Amino acid sequence: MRPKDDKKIEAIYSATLYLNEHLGFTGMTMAKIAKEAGIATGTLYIYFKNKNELINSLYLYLKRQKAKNLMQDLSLDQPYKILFKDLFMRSMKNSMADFRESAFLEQYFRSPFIDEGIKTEGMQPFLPIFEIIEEAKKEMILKDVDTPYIFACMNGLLNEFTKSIKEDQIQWNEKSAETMFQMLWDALKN
Amino acid sequence: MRPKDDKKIEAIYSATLYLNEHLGFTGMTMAKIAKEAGIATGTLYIYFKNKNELINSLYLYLKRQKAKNLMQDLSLDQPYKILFKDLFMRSMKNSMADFRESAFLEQYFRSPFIDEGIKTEGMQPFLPIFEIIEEAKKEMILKDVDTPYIFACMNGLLNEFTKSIKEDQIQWNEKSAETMFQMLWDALKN
DNA sequence: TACTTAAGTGAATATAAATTCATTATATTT
DNA sequence: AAATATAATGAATTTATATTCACTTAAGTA
Repeated sequence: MRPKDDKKIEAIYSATLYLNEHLGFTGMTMAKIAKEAGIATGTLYIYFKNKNELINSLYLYLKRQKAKNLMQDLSLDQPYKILFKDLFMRSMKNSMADFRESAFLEQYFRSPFIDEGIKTEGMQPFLPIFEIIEEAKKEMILKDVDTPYIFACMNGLLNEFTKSIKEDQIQWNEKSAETMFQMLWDALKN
Repeated sequence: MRPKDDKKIEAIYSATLYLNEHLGFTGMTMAKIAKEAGIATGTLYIYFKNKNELINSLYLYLKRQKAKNLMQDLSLDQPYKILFKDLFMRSMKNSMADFRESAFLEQYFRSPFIDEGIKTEGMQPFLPIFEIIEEAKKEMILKDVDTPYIFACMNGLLNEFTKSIKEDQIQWNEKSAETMFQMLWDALKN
């Protein structure tokens, strides 16, 4: 029997991201996704039960990829400031490498399209970050505030800086990265 | 001749925000908006040429309202830290008063649905904020970084804190507001 | 090489939503 | 009070998109 072609899933994901960025949700039709991915409309339904499942699946895939990029080979035995700078740079670089991904995640993160279970599942890979924050608080490096404040602060700045760079209001280079991280660190540090 | 009913526009806006929050973009159909607003489908087209114009119009309306809430009766002759706290509190309170509005703005701000001209127009009312930032930088109160960094920082934290509160990860009270502002101020201050 | 099984196709179908329009209702004017 | 002009209606129409399915193609197997 003929096997499924793993490259097709990647092509479908990529096409979906592309269309989401350029045409927004309503422009992202199954027919266009198929065309962009270079396959027939019906083939989409071999790989994904329906549009909703495609979106949920892509969401989870991106979340996991993001977490992997963030934590792979992360060395925990360095001063916290350096560690957080590392996390900041990884996160920004990941967004820079493909704006489409963060645009997609941003748009769907709180939308009704993503099932609650998938949202929860997408959170799991990031739990280690929570632990790092907890420890840094214990050691009085970070402000003594509940972790959600820290987390919101990191996400808020990461998101907004990414968007500003995308819209050419801020540059992306060594120096600007330093500036951005300094602002973030001042917000977080004790 | 029979006049148009101004209250209908408000009802339409309100219905649109309601549906956007609960059903997302695709659930927000013209028929449902009409029903929720208590009018006939066709009546929508008397007030707005089409769905796109309705969304653009609501976007601009919310932007202007937000700017008004932010700056009305704002006293500029107080220490910058107090001034920024004032702006922070106004902005947060505005979001708290109606989550639907910030959800809508957040979702459509960078979407292809909002015409570029409308985006530009929606920016205008906020220009005074830029001036305040410029002055505070001159007086060495804020960090000596380009204004877009400051702006991004303010927006990023405001957005993310709002969302976290909505999802019950952060409380909204006097004390938490103080914590959030302290983080923002540390990020901005020189 | 023929056979089997699932992948792949894309036109046809079903479904859903935007928009129109013939008709009715109502506020204003003469 | 009749005339007029526009608001309001909602079923009918148009348009758009998701999904299906009868058929074709290709990979693996006997």
